[in-house]
Amino acid sequence: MRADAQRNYDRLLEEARQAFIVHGTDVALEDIAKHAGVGIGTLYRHFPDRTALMSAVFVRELDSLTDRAQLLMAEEDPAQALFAWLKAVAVHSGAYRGMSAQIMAAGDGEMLQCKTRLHQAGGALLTRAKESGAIRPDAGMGDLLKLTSALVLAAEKNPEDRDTFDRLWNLAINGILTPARGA
Amino acid sequence: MRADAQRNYDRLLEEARQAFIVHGTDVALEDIAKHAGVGIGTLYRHFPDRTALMSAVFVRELDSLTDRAQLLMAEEDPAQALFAWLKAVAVHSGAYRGMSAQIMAAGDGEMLQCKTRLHQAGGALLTRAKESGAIRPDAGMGDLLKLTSALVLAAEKNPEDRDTFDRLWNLAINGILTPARGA
DNA sequence: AACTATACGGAGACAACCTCCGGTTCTACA
DNA sequence: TGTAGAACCGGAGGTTGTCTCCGTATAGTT
Repeated sequence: MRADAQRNYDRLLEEARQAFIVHGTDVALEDIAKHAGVGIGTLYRHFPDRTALMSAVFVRELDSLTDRAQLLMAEEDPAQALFAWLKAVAVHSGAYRGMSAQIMAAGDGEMLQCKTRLHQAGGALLTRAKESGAIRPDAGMGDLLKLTSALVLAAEKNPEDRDTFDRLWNLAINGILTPARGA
Repeated sequence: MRADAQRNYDRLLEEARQAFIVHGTDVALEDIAKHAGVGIGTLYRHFPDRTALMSAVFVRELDSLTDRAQLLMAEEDPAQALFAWLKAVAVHSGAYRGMSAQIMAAGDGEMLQCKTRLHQAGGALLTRAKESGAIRPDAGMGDLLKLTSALVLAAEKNPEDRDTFDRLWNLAINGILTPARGA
């Protein structure tokens, strides 16, 4: 890769990251190119379409979530560790409006890589939590991530209500039925 | 309203309904106009923007959900009645890809009317279910609808997996934690 | 310094949304 | 029934955003 190409690539990635945070992932790609000081053609050469750019941005962020998962393996309560990690995922997705929708869909293409890395990162936490008996054995990582992403999305659509995610998450974690069923 | 205007209005509404079901609510409005046999200008005069058209379509569908809610008031188990109704809402939203996103957002504009009608329709069911003690008292109708819509949305994004909604719904209803916390 | 593979960048094709207004059609009233 | 004009029709075209194509510029090599 030529030096100028590398420079532009990095610059685009960083500008995209910021633009996604500020304006959401629907931001005009031309604006990103402009801010990065390159032409729109250059952007499209490096990132063939919007999702390619998104996934390139997000994949970088996943390191911190992987790290977080490993740290949380030391947490005493396995269920709480799992929940804490899923919430961290939510916070991350929430930072980029539109990311959770992509994660949720991610049927093919590069975005799938993000999803897969998340699965791997959280897998150990889920296994441990199940073994502890605190988590329903029929809960899969895929569904937990879908559920989390779905709630993030719901929260995104209600920006005026800051607590939306927490309330919905609380409902899902504890169930809507009163827990009293025997307690 | 002039007779021809009324005809076009009705025709547009019906074509929109079908197009939404077949192609999702992202379908090109020009196509709807074309199928209805009118110009794009006519469509936009009757429905100033896409959400106006969507809400006009959806509002009609709500009657059946209102009816359903009243029928379910006769159901023995209040919690099951509530869940059955929410699931009916989900089925309805699921029929129109993109509807649930609108319902969820519905901060202003005509779409709010749909949301409000849903609240009213389900309110009695929720109250009854809470009084029976089977439903967490801190669960509000707004959050339940948001949760339901969010799961519908998640399911929409995974069209290859038909059971997505049911699995997620099951997790949310029963909670992710094992119900055994004392049972 | 010359050469070539690589990268740049913007003009422009395309698609969708929405507006505007000249032309047409319906309806009310004489 | 004929007419006036209010209401409505419809598509041309402005606007915005996505993505492609290819002539031009440049980094890296010999």
